[in-house]
Amino acid sequence: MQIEVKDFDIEETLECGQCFRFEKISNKKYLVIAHKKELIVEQNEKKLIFHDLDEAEYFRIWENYFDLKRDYGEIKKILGKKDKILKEAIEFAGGIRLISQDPFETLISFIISQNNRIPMIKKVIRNISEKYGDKIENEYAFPSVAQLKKADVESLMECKTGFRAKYILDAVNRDIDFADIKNLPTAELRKYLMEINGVGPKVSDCVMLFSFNKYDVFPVDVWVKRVMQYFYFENKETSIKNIEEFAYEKFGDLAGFAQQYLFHMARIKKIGA
DNA sequence: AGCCAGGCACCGC
DNA sequence: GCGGTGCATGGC
Repeated sequence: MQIEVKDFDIEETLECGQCFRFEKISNKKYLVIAHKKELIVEQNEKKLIFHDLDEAEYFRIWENYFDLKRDYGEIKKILGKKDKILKEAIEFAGGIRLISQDPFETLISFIISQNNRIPMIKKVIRNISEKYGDKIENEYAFPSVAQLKKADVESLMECKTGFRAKYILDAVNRDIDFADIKNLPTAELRKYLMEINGVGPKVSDCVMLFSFNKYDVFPVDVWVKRVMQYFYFENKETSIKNIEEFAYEKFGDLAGFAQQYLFHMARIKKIGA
């Protein structure tokens, strides 16, 4: 099936670092694995084409996954008025949408992301899926909590998790009720997630933003730190805490969207690097 | 060869 | 509460 989209770009949305389970097939054509399904999706201008997909499954999974119901025109309008810098970031990659992913997969993925590079993160997640997850059609789904309970440090290290193996096991063994904690306010959810060994401010913010629809967070990683210092702090060394507070104050409920636009621009333009 | 990566725990102060 | 250091692994 195919639909018409606006304020959406498949490449920007997938390649902006929020998700890891996709492969580029050709220009604007991707294989995506999520919610125990695999999908080939391609974009041609305003047309978004889903291969071998019926409507029911589109509405059950992918409409929500790609956040296609939200009016990003309105969000961009509000953020664009904040200042010139954000306006530039939005014009630079106005087709980014915040993907709504599975919380457990997102938690483990961003534990793996720490002190790591995106191609390596993708490889480790693929290794874990192939070892513990179910085969879908051609690809492997990310394992459930129950499936990952079969793992130990040694077998995870074989997936190249490195020092993060013990963190993954701690996350798995807490038997988190994701449906339940979803209702917690942002601050409480953050505190709860940070009790997990290997989960700090950055990882918990990413999990909240990319899988719990908490848009009032502002994950600060090396890139966001650089781009914020560069534009808002006269290129001077600034603590993550100060950057967070500045962002909450300035961007409010839309901080998460602002973060994605800024992160993407920083990385592509290599600002501060 | 050594440095560093979508950070974090752990340690000193 | 702050700032410094080690960490598995692989690409450059």
